[in-house]
Amino acid sequence: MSVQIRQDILAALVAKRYRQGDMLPSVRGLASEILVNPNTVAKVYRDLERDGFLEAKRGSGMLVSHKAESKARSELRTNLQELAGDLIQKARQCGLEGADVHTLLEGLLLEADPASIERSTR
Amino acid sequence: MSVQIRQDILAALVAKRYRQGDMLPSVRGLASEILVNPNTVAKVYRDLERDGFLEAKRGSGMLVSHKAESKARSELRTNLQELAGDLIQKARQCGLEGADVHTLLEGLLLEADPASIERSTR
DNA sequence: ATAGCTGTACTATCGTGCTAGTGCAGTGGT
DNA sequence: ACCACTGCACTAGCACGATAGTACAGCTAT
Repeated sequence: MSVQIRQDILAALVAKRYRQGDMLPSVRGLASEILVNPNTVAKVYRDLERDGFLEAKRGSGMLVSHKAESKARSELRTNLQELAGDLIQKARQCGLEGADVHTLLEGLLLEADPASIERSTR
Repeated sequence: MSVQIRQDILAALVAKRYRQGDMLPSVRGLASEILVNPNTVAKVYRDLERDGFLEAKRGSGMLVSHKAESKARSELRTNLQELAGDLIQKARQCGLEGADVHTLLEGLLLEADPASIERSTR
């Protein structure tokens, strides 16, 4: 859950739904909104501050730092690479190798995301 | 851990390292080999029997059923599709859409698996 | 000042998955 | 018959993450 919340916040940063200088939702507000314990949100915020995404303004809220967006983009991209690595490993376990992996994955991606081929062939 | 063990066994089935009629390693044998508690392996075996991959031969071992390989291939492929779905979702969270997702993923896949491009361009 | 918000800190509880240990029933080679 | 193996079942403990509840320190608008 903590991981999920962190990823959602990073995604919001990348999508510029929160920008430098903005305040994030309060610990209690976000917690009640997503039906999660305040402690869980508080831990995420604390970690995000430790990692330089946020600046804690005691009494007013969590401030989005100036490096937040680029750092978020970087972290999400790293996550993507790890996921891609797992995907390839699993595909290998399926008995595929090299180009076979690549072609199968291409098929799976289109299958899981039909819209992408619509747009890419438009 | 249980998930990992299950996946490894399914992969071995797909790779024909175990075939119909073969006996799997004993619960205690596999457990000591991969440094895991026998109960964990036993649970995996029990689940695999419930799902029709194996047939428990009390006293002698776990027998690979005749549907095992095709079922394993099917399950691993389903896992792949789910992983691909997650990947696409995360890529979207990165701010990408449609064809952008597709081209980025292609790059990531080659990046994470350089060998695949070697083989595919050979 | 004060009331109401903010993040932070702490302990306790619960659920889950893995570990640890023991025992039992069934099979097969000797 | 016997013994070593097999899977299976059960209880207890530990680690980890999330929950629950409370309390404290700092800011801000009224």
